[in-house]
Amino acid sequence: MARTRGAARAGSVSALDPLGFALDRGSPVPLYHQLAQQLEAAIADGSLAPGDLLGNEVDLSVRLGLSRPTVRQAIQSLVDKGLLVRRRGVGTQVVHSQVKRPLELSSLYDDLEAAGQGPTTRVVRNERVPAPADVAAALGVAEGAEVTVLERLRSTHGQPVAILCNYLPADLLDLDTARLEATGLYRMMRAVGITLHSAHQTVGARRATAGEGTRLDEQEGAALLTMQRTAYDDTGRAVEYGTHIYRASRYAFDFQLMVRS
Amino acid sequence: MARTRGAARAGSVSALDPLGFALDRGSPVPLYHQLAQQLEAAIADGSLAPGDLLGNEVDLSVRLGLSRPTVRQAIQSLVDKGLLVRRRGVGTQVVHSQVKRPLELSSLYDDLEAAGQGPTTRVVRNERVPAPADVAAALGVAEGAEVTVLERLRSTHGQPVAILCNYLPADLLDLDTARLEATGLYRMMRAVGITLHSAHQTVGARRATAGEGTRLDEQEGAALLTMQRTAYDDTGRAVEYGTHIYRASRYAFDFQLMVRS
DNA sequence: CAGTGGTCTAGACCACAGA
DNA sequence: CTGTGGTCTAGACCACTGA
Repeated sequence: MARTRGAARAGSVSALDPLGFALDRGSPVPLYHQLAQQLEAAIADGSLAPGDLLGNEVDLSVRLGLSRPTVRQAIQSLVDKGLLVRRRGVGTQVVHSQVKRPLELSSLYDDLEAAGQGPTTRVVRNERVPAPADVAAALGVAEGAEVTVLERLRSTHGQPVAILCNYLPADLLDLDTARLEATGLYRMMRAVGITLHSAHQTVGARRATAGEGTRLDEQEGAALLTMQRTAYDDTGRAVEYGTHIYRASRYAFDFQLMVRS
Repeated sequence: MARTRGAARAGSVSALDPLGFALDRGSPVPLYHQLAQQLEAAIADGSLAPGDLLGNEVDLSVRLGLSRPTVRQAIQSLVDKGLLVRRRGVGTQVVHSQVKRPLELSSLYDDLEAAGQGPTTRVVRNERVPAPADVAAALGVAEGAEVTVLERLRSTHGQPVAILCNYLPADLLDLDTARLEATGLYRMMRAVGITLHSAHQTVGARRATAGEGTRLDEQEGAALLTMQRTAYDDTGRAVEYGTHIYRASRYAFDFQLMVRS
């Protein structure tokens, strides 16, 4: 349990003395956020190494010319991101082994956003239909209410990777096929003020039917990854429900879980 | 966009006037947490219905005898949980459609914790070995360092469901096989002060080999769900790395994603 | 014991939403 | 315009850690 780092910084209690923090009070960006961003950058570029102590909050606030609650708010946001750890009686230090990418909803954003960015997405179907029972239940609308059904084929390097089938409440937004292929569903939703907030996913596996094999360029019986998702905006409204099928030989879900304390 | 609820409460701006909030200043539980718990309970039992406004924060703090920052801290924790939505200029309201279960790390906890609770887990292997290269890399220890290797067979209703293979740094804790089957890995980690914080997972699919088929009571070539995970404690230390194989016919991952703003 | 983060207060001004 | 949440301040005391 010997600590091999930390003692070498003679005369300096904190690891970030030499760092220049520039806070712009005229900026519309909140001070706590400016500080958080600069701390995060210092961690990213190695100025603050894993295990380094930040120095106590009171000193920090005095040196930065901020109040302690503001400094705490900045630190807290990084703690929430998993970059820092607080220990009462000890101090705040940089987490020992950073998790590279905090891409929580990555697969979700990928699925919704990606379009023409390397992976290409072809819209196979885009129409409005009365909601079947399962879709209506998932979206929380009346059975038979008008929903948009979207079917897309996702490819990378000219190879098909996935078949994506999505349903959205029809009154949510208009989905022009050309814009959809160019912009991506996620950005079109952002553009009309819909903020994705959470999603419920079920991931399973099964073997390909003959038809799926043909469309995905796989043998019948090949292993497929399946995913069903219902996505909600920040008011808790269901805004998307879909079933996705991926070629297991070319795709895997990769994600980060965080414990909600 | 007609609002069919809310106007009926004559003479009351807020939905929680009739609610009795009991704050105990002598309790070791922080005031903001007491308030958050009681608000959450009110939402859970329907006293606060989806869409209800909470009433403005200043009034609330006066009526509760708390400062506004304290009330805000309580509200913020529920916003983070996805139970409330804040809208500047409008107010704070209960989210429209609650997500039933916020079981973020469910599969992780299930995998680590479950033991004798319906699903049974038999420890097939439990020994200490020098870390192979891939395991050493995942756990952030030196290649050849001593690690505990754990292989378990998970069953429900007498049917095998999954083969779980895990590696842990050997100095982390002692894993008595009997206690492991009775208590579960997760609880044994809690008991020695390890707090799980985050995990990185990769989920894929493939077809079963002949040997896997035999052990899982499936045909050779059956669809399998595969999962690799590295779990970290709150200091960022890797505490577990494992490869799990599930029968796709009897198991699917079911989880909730939250956007980290 | 001294030092740290954890909690809390009582104000202040600003930015944005909606009538 | 009024009302809301968003941000910020300058203090205070407590609980825990580790020497």
